[in-house]
Amino acid sequence: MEIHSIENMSALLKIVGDKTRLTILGYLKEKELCVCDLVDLLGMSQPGISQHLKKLRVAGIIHERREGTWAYFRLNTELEPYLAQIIKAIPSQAASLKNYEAARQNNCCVIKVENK
Amino acid sequence: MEIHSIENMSALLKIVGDKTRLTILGYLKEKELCVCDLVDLLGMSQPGISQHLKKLRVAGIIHERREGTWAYFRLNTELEPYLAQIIKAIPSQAASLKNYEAARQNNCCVIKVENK
DNA sequence: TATTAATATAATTATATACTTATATAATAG
DNA sequence: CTATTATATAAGTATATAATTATATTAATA
Repeated sequence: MEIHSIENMSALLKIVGDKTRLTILGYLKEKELCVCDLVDLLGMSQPGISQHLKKLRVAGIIHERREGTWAYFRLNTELEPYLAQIIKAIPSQAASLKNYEAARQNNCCVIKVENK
Repeated sequence: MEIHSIENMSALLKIVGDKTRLTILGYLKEKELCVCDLVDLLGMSQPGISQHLKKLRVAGIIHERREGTWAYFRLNTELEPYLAQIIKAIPSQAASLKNYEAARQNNCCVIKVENK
């Protein structure tokens, strides 16, 4: 499928047009995060987050990095202009992320990362 | 609703993320068109086109101009950057439009416009 | 090797939405 | 005023999709 075909654009816009995925992208704008962080941040089921991340990954909007059983996701920084502009327009989730990191009770994927 | 809230972005991206509406926007990038033109160009029912145009209009993506029973639609040229970039990325429908105008059998809204 | 932990996939359900046909509205022509 | 034309709205239907719970997979660890 051509990059800028109507079909491809429609598919990509549908993927980024979901509230949950926009929020995920808002967080990933701040930093690379793992599935368990996003589960807590979004307050939804792990399979739900996993399915959203898969769609974003297959679409090439985010990249995955594996470390043991952990899966870390980050933004693809080489998106086409119209997608880059969408990411840019997403309101910052920095405050929410900071609050989460300060208050976190769990140690999901944290220890491994810090000791790395 | 704030312009760049997640909710608002999601609503707008869903509106532009539809194949039919992207195609309509691709045509409107070329020139102002009336409902009957778009019905022929898209090859779908008049109510279908009308419903799509209403969504685009209510969202502020296109503007309407009334002339008698005809309704002409054109792009809003003052869209936020991320929406403007999306419009820019839509493949040109110029060839298809030119072909339609050359071959048109109907005279839907044409005579009035030319005599105006 | 068995258990635990992190993530992914499958199956299901509920909601949203993009069409269609039928009908209503509104403006012009006769 | 009546008929016609262009467009809008209503109602109904089929498909897509976002969520959940249940289960599978995979890697680390006891």
